[in-house]
Amino acid sequence: MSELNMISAFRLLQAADDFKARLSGTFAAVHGISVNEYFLLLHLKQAEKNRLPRVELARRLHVSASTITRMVAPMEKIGLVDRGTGERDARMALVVLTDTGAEKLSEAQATFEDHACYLFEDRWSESEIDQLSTLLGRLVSGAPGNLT
Amino acid sequence: MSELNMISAFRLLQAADDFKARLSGTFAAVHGISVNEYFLLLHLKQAEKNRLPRVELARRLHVSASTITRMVAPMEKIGLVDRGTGERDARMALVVLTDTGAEKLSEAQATFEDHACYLFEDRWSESEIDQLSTLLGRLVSGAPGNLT
DNA sequence: TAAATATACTTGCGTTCGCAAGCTTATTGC
DNA sequence: GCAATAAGCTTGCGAACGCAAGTATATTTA
Repeated sequence: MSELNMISAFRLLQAADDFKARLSGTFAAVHGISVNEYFLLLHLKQAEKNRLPRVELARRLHVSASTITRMVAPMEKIGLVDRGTGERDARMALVVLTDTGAEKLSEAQATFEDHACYLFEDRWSESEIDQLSTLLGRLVSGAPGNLT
Repeated sequence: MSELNMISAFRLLQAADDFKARLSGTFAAVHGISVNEYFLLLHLKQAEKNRLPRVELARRLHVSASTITRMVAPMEKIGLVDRGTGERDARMALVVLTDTGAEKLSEAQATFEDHACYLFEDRWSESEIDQLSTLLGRLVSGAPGNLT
């Protein structure tokens, strides 16, 4: 039944868009970072040795390589990330999470948690959230650099 | 359990972002429109008399009013939408879906359906998709201008 | 009724993004 | 080992966006 597929996809996009819009406002106001910058820090945090090449970040955030270059520059300036060199490949300019960046991420995580709780609050039982999480998990299981 | 809430929210954002990225590429290549333009047409299609004020479109698409102005201009030029005037409020410059726009939307719907089917294909049973759809439906039920 | 406020839309300006081109370094083929 | 190709990163340029200001119309208030 393809109609059901379409409705699911609509709701997926709309639910994510609404959530992201609310999140975006709070992040900008409270932490002074964008949602994408938050995810960038998060990917670094979960990466081996807290560092990733720019191309990999571009793939994971669904943005171009040039966007990563321009997104990282100011983050480097305020000390959230640092620039590392590839050990075996001198082309790579690795993005490295700093202690300051990890701290900023930690603060943002608290905000994210607030929003995530508010998203389900009240009307949702734990088993329902678990169901949703499991189903969504199957959608992202194949994605490169899965955050969960 | 807030950890579970966060994981669900992560997966929601990631699943939607992945899907949207794939959709975006096909829409641009096949139909020459963006995902946002597709949703704009869709909202018009489901609106009474196939027309909506620009402010309402801005709210639903989570973009600014100026973005709607600049997004609609080229769509008007190629005949996808038309400009209507509010009957009781002369400030409103309503965006009206044309027959050409409805046809373009219909073509895009087919593409969307393809992607939606591919998203769940194989590994998903109908009851699982139904579960996901129901759960996501509760997330968007409060949203203004719900598409489903 | 007249002034003050609010709403819908547009435009100017600065910022951000993707694409294409260029630079540097790795890898492949002969 | 050297030329040819590929991969990672940066930069120039045009397109798209949000914010703030401006215009026009509605609504509220005195």
